[in-house]
Amino acid sequence: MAVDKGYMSGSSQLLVLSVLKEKPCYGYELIKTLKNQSNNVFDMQEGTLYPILHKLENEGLVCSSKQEVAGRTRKVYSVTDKGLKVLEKEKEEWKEFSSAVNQVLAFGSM
Amino acid sequence: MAVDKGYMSGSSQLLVLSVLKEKPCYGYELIKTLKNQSNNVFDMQEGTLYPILHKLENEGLVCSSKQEVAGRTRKVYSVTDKGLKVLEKEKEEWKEFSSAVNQVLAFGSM
DNA sequence: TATTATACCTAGTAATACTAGGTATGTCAA
DNA sequence: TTGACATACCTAGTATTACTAGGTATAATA
Repeated sequence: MAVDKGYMSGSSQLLVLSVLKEKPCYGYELIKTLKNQSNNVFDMQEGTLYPILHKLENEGLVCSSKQEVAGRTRKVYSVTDKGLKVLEKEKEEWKEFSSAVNQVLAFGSM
Repeated sequence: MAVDKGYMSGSSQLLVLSVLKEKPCYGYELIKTLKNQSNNVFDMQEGTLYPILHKLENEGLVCSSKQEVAGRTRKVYSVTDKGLKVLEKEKEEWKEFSSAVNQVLAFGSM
């Protein structure tokens, strides 16, 4: 990551769900999309992403379908209805969390 | 925490430094201050805070002095010059990180 | 033909915060 | 007075998370 990796904790799943909501895609593609949408701030590693996708599918938050394209197998992931609900909840939590951090930082600048 | 604990990763040190910059305080007090300044969002556990303070002191980012008040021993922590520099750097990283998350979330809402 | 890009995967490691305890004193109500 | 709660410190072990560093395989390109 361009930013300290510690900040990623907890938000990776949120980011993955958000990208997949905008457009279903396969893992390799998702990494590039995430990088583009974040102005190169997020450079998620494959070793980070694939386990997340498997976990999300296990929990029924995303589903996948295999595609054969030019001799390559791709697993295209989409967000399920359940996943959309979780995404909305996590977005709320993110807002609450980031607002709280900003508030504490504001105190520290007085 | 009021928010999913995962989000805390990486930002706890930033929050602790920010609180101490505003006002030097001892551990037990810091937890209450952090809770107040965040509108009860951050309810940091002692088992989380004390190791962080020890690590920060080890790295020279804070320093402590013992105080005896009403039969109790308090260790009052202050941010060092080195700590202030690290705090500023971490604030920048936080801004970059949170902006990037918000940008990705905005894409997911289009 | 060798390198790079594509596309998937996992085992082991490091970092972080939490749980769940422990010690000890002061205060306040039953 | 005694038992509960708040104050104030601490640590060992655990869980979660993301990363490192590999592995497999095909297609394109230099």
